[in-house]
Amino acid sequence: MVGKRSTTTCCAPLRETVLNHAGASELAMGFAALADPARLRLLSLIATAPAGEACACDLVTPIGKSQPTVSHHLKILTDAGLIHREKRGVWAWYRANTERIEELRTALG
Amino acid sequence: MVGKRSTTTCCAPLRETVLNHAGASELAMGFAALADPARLRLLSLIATAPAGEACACDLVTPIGKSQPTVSHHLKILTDAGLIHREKRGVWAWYRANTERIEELRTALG
DNA sequence: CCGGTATATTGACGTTTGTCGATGTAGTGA
DNA sequence: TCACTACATCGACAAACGTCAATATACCGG
Repeated sequence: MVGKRSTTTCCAPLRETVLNHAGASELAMGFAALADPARLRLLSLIATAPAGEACACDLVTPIGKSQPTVSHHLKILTDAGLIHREKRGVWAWYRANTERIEELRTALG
Repeated sequence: MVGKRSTTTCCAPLRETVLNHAGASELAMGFAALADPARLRLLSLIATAPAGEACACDLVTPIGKSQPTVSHHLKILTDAGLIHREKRGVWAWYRANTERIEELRTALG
């Protein structure tokens, strides 16, 4: 259930109003991106990195999976709007998208 | 990646410390339970229900899926610790587990 | 005990996911 | 231009997932 996310600002806290189908799908995509240990650790590594950004080259080893697999997970996190990629030379630098994370956090409020 | 959850109190905010493997798995199970539109709507329906509890009999129609499917999703939410089931007579009453939801919310902080 | 109702479980199915090896693409330095 | 490195994409495969019809279980009112 992972896909590209829409541009809608999403969503009111779960406990305040009943989620409609559109909002539920939008949120589910976000949580699906978080529903894997490797991706959670990637997000954590990126969010805690010095200067708030991490090079993909430093992410493969700590995750303990193959380079294509890590690249795949980074793409899923990117498509879900949770991180942002910037290519600088040969390297890919990632930084956490705080607003999107906060969005999901708010939905659980 | 949905499974029964452990009893560990989980987890420090993603941005403060790098998640270890155990914490990541524990969190991933929680988010996996939220990674489906039907389950998000179920959780929302339950959390916003009067007196904080909802009868399973009132949940099938609004979800628009078959009764076994809804029962299946309720079981996943229950196993993930997000809701609590109480059987009263023929009916099953569900209420949101606020602490567990807060736990996941905290991890995104 | 019997028929009806509310839920859970089972079994089957097509689809999605996570993973890797192999390959493609694109910068870098000699 | 050529090798080397960093990263993305492709193709394949097993495992997990969402779904439903059919069936089982358990309670309730006669």
